[in-house]
Amino acid sequence: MAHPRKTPDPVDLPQRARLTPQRLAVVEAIRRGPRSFTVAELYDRARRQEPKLGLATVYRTLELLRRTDAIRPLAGSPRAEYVRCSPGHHHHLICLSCGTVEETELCAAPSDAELRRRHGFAPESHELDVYGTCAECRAA
Amino acid sequence: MAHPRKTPDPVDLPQRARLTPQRLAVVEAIRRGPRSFTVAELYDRARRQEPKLGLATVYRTLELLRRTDAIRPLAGSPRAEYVRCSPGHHHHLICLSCGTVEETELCAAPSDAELRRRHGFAPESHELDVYGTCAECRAA
DNA sequence: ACTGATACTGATAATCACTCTCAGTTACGG
DNA sequence: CCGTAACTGAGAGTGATTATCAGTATCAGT
Repeated sequence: MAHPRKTPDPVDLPQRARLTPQRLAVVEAIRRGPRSFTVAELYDRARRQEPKLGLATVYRTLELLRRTDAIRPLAGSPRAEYVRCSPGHHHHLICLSCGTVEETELCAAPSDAELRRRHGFAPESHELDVYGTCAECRAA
Repeated sequence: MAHPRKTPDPVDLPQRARLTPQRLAVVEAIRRGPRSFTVAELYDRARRQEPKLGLATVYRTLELLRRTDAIRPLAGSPRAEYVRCSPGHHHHLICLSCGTVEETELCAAPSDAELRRRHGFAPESHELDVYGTCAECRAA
């Protein structure tokens, strides 16, 4: 889980949203926790700060954060998992051995032109998840 | 990586598995149906051939097929969706307008060497889903 | 053909992740 | 302060998936 980051990832709420203690608790729990997490785990951690917190509020807050790309549901994994994301285009390296998720800015999706020519398809976005073994697990 | 395809997609069961009428019905329903489908849709169609078919059996068969990469859960879409896959490495083009899923052999994931150098990560596999607008919807 | 082991089955209950509802509460611009 | 729209927790509701279990089908060895 140890991946040096220079600046802590911003985890922001949308502009219109009110800053409530409940939302703060969720955001803090995300910020302080591991990069990837399940809703249940997050709920548990956020409740340590805000014991009355309701599960529905956690889902509501996650939805807000998803809209700002602060987090992203983790595709291809057991359900109910999210990853905390830094801003900007990036993809995920998922370790099959320990489950940690790393980000990479490396990206090599098929080019728009190629997709258009070969498939008549106009791409808007893409998701790339790479599975394998992380540095730590390879060392061990 | 890219395998051009002449023959219709094989939809095979694992070698050890018994070929029961129920499984046949599920496999046939997949083969004859659209490329992407929900479990509920599949269940309905398979029951036309095998009316006594149980839902649990459908799930069990889907799990078998998933293990052989004959189908794949569709990441990032509403739950309970699968895509029928051709053999060989490929990725999916998902139309945001009509929801159809197309396959492409175009693939440009970050190179193993690059991932290893930059992240110490040893990749084994990857998943790439491209979202956009398909040829038909662009025409309309 | 018999037989025991094992794989498979449908029905149903149980579990899970998530969503909805609603009455009460709160943040915050004015 | 105050009005109000946004937010809240609790819990019921929903839909997908998994687990359980007793009965059934198939297979390998005789």
